[in-house]
Amino acid sequence: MNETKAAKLERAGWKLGTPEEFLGLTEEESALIEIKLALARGIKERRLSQRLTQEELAKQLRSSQSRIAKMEASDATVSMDFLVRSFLALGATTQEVGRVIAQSSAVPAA
Amino acid sequence: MNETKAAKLERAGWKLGTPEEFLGLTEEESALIEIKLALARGIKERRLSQRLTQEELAKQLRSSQSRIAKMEASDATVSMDFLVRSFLALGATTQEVGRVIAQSSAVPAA
DNA sequence: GGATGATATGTCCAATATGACATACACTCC
DNA sequence: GGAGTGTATGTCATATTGGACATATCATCC
Repeated sequence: MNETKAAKLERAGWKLGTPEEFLGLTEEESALIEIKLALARGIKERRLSQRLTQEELAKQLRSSQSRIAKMEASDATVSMDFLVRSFLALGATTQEVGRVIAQSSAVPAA
Repeated sequence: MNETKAAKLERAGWKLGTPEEFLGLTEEESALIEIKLALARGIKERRLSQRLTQEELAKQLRSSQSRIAKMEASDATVSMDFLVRSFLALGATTQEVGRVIAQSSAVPAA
């Protein structure tokens, strides 16, 4: 990994510098970010496994390719509503959505 | 029950009449609504069990009492982001958030 | 039946998220 | 190296969501 997690998030528009540094984020703030990252990953996975293009998924959601790209890149302007709607549109059940969120904070092996 | 589920949702601002009736909502649409309802219930439960007023919770979230009331009433103008932030602020873990969402579509005993 | 405290509902306008579009980038094939 | 296909990124205008405030409703107590 040649880019820190914080750097990736900042590139995606998350304001980490203010008012507390990454490690200083409150529990809720970082948990929410983790949830969104997990959903974004899950969406991309599902989309690819169904061999859909961003364009095709966008059409299903009456959205646009650029918005899907931003969603998968965890852009800060993408709402949780949109993430969940997308996940469901890709055929996920609420159980699956719940599972992805529940596991979002699981610490990956270093 | 003297008020139908559809009536409650419409009162909360969900547009059910258009373009499909309640029972005609797509899977995703109704799943998303169920998720929000479940989160709202969970939030109210947690708040009450901690003996917090809406005013106090609002302060924690830098929001306002009216917004909390609307959230607990599943008002259509309340985002999922706000629901999840609130749930987390009340001390819930991502595991709990995930569990509530996963169970949101469980059919209750009639 | 007034006072107090908590919650609900409605309306402002400010902030944020959205779809659309243009365009840049990356990859493959020829 | 051009064409074709898919993805990333930036910017608009419009729509949705936000906090704040006023006011209404509802209990409970005296």
